[in-house]
Order: sequence, then C-alpha cells, then structure tokens
Amino acid sequence: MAFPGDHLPVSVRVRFAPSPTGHLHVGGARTALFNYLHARRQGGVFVLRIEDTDAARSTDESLAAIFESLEWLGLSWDEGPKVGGAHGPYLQSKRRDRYALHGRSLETAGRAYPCFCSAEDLEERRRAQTARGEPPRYDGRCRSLDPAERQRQMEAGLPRALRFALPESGESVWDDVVRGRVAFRNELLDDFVLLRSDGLPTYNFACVVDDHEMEITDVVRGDDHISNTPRQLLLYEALGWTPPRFAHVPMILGQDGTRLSKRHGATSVAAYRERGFLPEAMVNFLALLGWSYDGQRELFSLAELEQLFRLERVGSNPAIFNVEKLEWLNGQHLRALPEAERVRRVAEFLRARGETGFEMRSPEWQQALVRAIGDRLKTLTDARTYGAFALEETLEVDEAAWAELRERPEVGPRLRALAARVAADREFTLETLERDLRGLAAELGIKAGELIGAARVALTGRKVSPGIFEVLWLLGRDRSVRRLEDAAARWEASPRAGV
RNA sequence: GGCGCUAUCGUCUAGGGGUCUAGGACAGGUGGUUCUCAGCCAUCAGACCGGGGUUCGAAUCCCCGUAGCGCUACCA
Repeated sequence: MAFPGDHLPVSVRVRFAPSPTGHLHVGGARTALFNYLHARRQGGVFVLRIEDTDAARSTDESLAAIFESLEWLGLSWDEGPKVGGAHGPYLQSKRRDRYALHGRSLETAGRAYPCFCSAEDLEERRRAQTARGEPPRYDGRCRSLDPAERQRQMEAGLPRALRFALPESGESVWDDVVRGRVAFRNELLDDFVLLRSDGLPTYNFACVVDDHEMEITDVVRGDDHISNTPRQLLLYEALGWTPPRFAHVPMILGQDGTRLSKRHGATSVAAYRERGFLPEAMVNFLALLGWSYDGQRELFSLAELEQLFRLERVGSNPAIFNVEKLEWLNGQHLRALPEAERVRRVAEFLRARGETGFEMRSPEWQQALVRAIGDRLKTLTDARTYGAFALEETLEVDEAAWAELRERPEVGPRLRALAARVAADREFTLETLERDLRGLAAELGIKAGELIGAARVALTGRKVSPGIFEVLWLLGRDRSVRRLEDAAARWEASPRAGV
C-alpha cells in the first residue's frame, strides 16, 4: 500500500562493485553474474560501480581488465563507467564530496566524531588488547574526549579521521534473501572509521552512501560481507535511510576448501579465456556454482538464465571450483555451436595467441580440420593440440609412439606401399583414400587397424589423432607421401631389438 | 580468542516431516561401438558430520558438539 511521499514501487536496481586492484576473478564474476541475472529477470537495472577508494592498490590496468572480462562474459551494465547514467559518477574516487557531506551530517547529529589517534597508536593498543586476551577493538578514546580538548586538537591541525559512534546495545537484524534471519549484537562492534584522515571513505561508509544515492534495492554480494552488514545497517539507521534487501551468496573455494586464491592456479576469468574456454561455458558453470534450476537440467545459455534465474534458488553453502565440470560444459557448448561459428572461434583463439597457421588456410580446409577434430575439442586449446600435425610444417614425433612403431615388423615396406598408393590417388578424397588404405591392408593380409596405427605415427607423430583419412586429406598428397616415406626410412635405419 | 556463516556421493547439487531402499550431473570403474583418442550407448560403485531431542514418523524442525570457511584494519 502506497502513501503520499512513499517512493513509487521502484524496479529492482542492483550493482556489482569491484575494486580495481587486480583482474576479475571467478568469484567476482559469479557475483556479477548473479546481480546481472537478477536484474534481467526482474526487469531491473544493473549498475557497475568501481570501489577505488584504496588509492594505493587501485590501477587503471585492473579497471580495464575488469571491463574486458565482464564484456567477454556478456554481462553488460546499464549504468556505470563507459555508459554513464543518472546516478554517477560511478567511481568512488570521484565522489569524495558525497561522503564528506554525509560525514558532516553524521557528525553534526552526534553520530560520528573526529578521532586523532595515530595508526601506530592504534596498532599498539590493539596489540596490548590481544596480549590481555581481549578482543581487539577501538577503545573509544576520542569518543569521550571533552569538547575543549577536541577543539584544541582540531586547532592544532592534527590529522583526524571520522569515526562512527555506535549504539552500545541493541541488535542489528535483517532477513537475508539466501540465509533468512541474521542477527548481530551491536555491543560486539566497535566505532569504525568512516572517513580516513586523507578524506577518503572506508568501504562500509562509501558502500552505504552509494547504495543509497544510486537507489540500489537489492545488494547481492559474497558472504564475506555478512559481518559488514550490521555496520551498514547501523549507518542506514543513523542517516535515516531505508536499507536495501541483502542477499549474501556463498563464496567459491579452491579444491582444498579454502578461499580461492592464486595458489589454486588460475583464478581470473581472463586466464580461463586464454586457456580456450568459451564465455558461454564460463557463464553456465558459474551460474551452477550456488544456483540450481531443478537439480536436473544443467545446460543453460545466458539468455535462458536471464529467464530462469531466481535469487531464492541460490543455496547457502560454499562451492568448490572444479575445473573438470567446466571442461565438460565447455565441450557441451562447443558442440552446440554451429560449425561455422566453431571455426570462427578457433580462428579467433589461435590468432589471439599469435598463431597464423590456421587462418592462412582456405575456409574449406579450416572447416575440415575443425570437423576432423570433432568432439575431441573440449577447449579451444585442443584445436592446436590435435591440429598440430597439419598446422606445423615440421613434425614433432612423440618418442613413446615412435618406440612402439620401431619394434613392429614390416612397418617400413608397408608405409612405402601406402605412400605409393596415396601418391597415385588422382582424386584424393576421403572415399578414395579409405579405399587406398583398406585395399592395401587387404592385399597385405593385415587388419586395416594395424596399417592405420603405423600411418598415424608416421603422419602425425602421435598415438592419438583425428581419423586417419581426414589426416591424409588435411595434409595433402605431397606432405602425406613425404611423411610416410620419411617414417619408412627412419624405421629402416633403426636397429630393432628382436631382429 | 570473539562474532558469524555453512555442513547430502571425491566435486556441483535436488530434497523444505512420510512418495528417500535419497534423484541428477561431473569425475571414476566395467562392457559395447570405432582406425587411436574423444564422443556416444549400456552398466557399476559412491553421500544425508556426530550426539541428543520434537514427532506415530526426520536428510528435512530444535539444541549441543565437531569441522570448514569468513569477519575481527584509517583493505574491499
């Protein structure tokens, strides 16, 4: 029921607020995804806000990297850097006046006070508290400063921070969308800093001011922020603002169950991109980390997720990032791609890695290679692995594969015979090549598989490859003949244990 | 240490008191198909952290314990 003066039922407004202190990691990407999906599903607005109040750690490179990763994933923002919006600026470093303004009003209202304690002092007092077995928290020294003394310190021009004067009793409670009721006793909190002595806001203050001014209705963030929520709730109360709804999504852990970090290997979405993962798979995988549709269906496109995602279906237990599932999903999405698109992605991927062997070939050849690799393609990197025999001029021979071949009898002559057939094949199609080889095997009285095995090592240098007729076709007549003969010569020159 | 969050197969999860002899997926085993591998098909193995309650009945509700993680900064 609406009353005069009430806000009209506002549509959902969510935000993703990374700090530009490094690449976008998968945990952040997942938070961004959930925010994005929630906004899309509810017909709301997705805001991107940059929390760069830590001047020492924030960099432009990080900022650019975050934009790039979000764009790659397809998570477009409706308001924020690059696109603008009515609630800007969207960089906290450009909003100092806002924080100062609200800081002053809190101070005037007696809800905040200047603190002249130095960092060293604070550190020492904390140490003493810990030594005494007490919880380390601000002792309130400057809160109880008498007005004359406070005035004197101000006039002396001592660096001052602004601290929030917390209520000593009561509870901060909220109904979390993913966890239900969460409560903290206020007395356990301490008078935290709102504005640093350099005038920049700390996280909790900036966050509350911005969420309010940007009219954020739903705060969806990692559950490492749960214990910040009571502090923020208290700020909303002190400022006379209505707090948003909170949804604390579980964190993503490394294989060992601890918070995902560099020691768990690749953690940035950029790294997965470089490894040949598709944004489609990444999005699908991230969505499944914490959210489920019905426990059965697992394959989703971003567009489908925008329709099906519900914050209420997000679970509350932390998830371990397991790459095997990502790889499987990547294979699924790769196969779902129309062939032409798959070829395009392979070309793009190889080009980004500075490999030109693929894109120099004809479209028909490119398509044939990708088709020959077929379902072996789980990541785009596999295109290079399985296509190396045709992409690279010099053949790298796997030692184990060769060792096996070397010990087998009759290989040399057989490879030479096959070379002759291939050389004589005027049509050179998959059909004629198959006829050549199977015909020869029959004449030699051996199984086709045996001849194929030897040819595979000779032509690709490996024990594993795409189908042998495709291999021959991709290599072309000249290269095929040459490799077969080279292998035969090498076999003939090799001493054999049993001979 | 204090506070908080979490707890179902190795992993991601379904499950909201009886239909659960707990379902699906990845990974793993076995068999089949094929020129290898991948894929595909079939099949097997694999879990409700422990202890108390509540209830006719608990994976599901409550309490305690345990474990993991997070926060405990003039980081975010």
